[in-house]
Amino acid sequence: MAHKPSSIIEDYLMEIYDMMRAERPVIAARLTEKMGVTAPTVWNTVHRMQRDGLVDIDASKEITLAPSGLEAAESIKRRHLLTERLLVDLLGLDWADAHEEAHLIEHTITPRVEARIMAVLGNPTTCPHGNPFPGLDPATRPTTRPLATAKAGESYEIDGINEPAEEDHDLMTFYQRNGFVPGAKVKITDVAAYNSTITVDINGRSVTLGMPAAENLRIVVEAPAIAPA
Amino acid sequence: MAHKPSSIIEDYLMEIYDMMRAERPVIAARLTEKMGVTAPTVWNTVHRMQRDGLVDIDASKEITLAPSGLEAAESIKRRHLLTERLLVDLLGLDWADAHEEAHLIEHTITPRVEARIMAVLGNPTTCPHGNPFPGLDPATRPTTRPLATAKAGESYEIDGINEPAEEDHDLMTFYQRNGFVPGAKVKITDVAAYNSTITVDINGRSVTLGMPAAENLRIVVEAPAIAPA
DNA sequence: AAGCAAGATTAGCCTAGGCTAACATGGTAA
DNA sequence: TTACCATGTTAGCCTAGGCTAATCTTGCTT
Repeated sequence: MAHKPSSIIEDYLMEIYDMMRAERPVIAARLTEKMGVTAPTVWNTVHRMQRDGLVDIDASKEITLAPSGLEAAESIKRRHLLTERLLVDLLGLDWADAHEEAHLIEHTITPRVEARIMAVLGNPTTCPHGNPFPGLDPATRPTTRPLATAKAGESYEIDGINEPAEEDHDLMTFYQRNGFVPGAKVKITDVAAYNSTITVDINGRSVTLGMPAAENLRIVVEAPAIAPA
Repeated sequence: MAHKPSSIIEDYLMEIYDMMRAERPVIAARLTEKMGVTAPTVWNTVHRMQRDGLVDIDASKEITLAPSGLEAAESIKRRHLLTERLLVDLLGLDWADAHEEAHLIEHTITPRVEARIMAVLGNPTTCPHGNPFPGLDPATRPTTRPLATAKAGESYEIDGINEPAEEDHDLMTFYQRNGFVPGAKVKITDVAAYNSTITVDINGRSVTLGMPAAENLRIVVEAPAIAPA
């Protein structure tokens, strides 16, 4: 456990955690793209993390979270999601700005403050963009798939925005302005594969989404087997 | 103006700001005590601040805030006080813990989030411990003096806790448990100079304070000339 | 088999922010 | 006067987290 990782290390941990959860292979090159620093810097940092027992690096250079790294990753992920909720639900910050601002604040949330936010918000289970807290029983989560794979004529409920898309501020603003938020209902009116667009009715208006926007919107396919705690 | 100072530099700026406002001479040795680092480290850091135009150092080694340093100091001070209010008023965090937690979070509050907190809290003018935001018209503040100088038999209202005392967690807990919070009413029942104690009635109970506790509690001597904005 | 692209790695340098050890300076008290 | 104390200062070292430039490795694809 040692002492708390630095903000930088927490950023790496959360990114590795997200990539692992999305079942994308975690290699230094992928982190280089995400972290906005150069390859030697990532290499250095990841090896410090290995030295400190946070990650393992196998023979094929794949990076995985060690037990203490997983624990730290879940902690920072939880604080991130909770900070987003604080910003949106309590402070009324713009839904599209929350991710960015939470990314700054999350590192400074102690267990004491985390407990207070949890209590005041009534133990939320997802962030404002629909992404679940770590450690939740998957049975309490709906089955989802990307809006991009939806069939024309069907109606769906929005589950949430994929994690990587939260970083794209313009895309988030597009979602927000058109009402693509968790819980919203959409009806697919046209799937134009040849054009890589999909058109839906939402809030009584017709909106056409391109591929990236449709790939990163999750729709509910099946309600959760068990009611969320 | 350049770019945002680091958390460390913001800490120095706020400390220098507080010392200047308390009209205590700001020299490196005083900062060394407050910052919890060694003298050469302070020396180094203060000279970096001078290089960056944040402070001036005169021939007698006295440190003063340069214009851009003052601006940055007022900004971080404001964010500190506002974060304390957020923690106490919105999240219900312990009054005695707020200073410590705010000290971590304050550096990550952007103007965007600062504006939201301000709006949600209805433009507060003091922190939960009674200390006013920078830049307020002094005429809107009551005249105060330390409880230690109060006369037996008189009744007063608590204005607040002196800034340096906010760092003393045990003392803050003592204040909190006994109800010495801004707005509370006290009646001085005994001033025992020979014993360095002062005894007051508060909330129907009798409490005896030692010198440090009585020095750091401000009482209202005269109401503000103008109603606070 | 040759070549290219992706990825990993090494060497060398930088700044901020820490440290210890040693020394310099100036004023006050014995 | 001397000695001490507070304060400032220099030198030298360290880690985290950055960088550039150059090189090595490996797995495809032609």
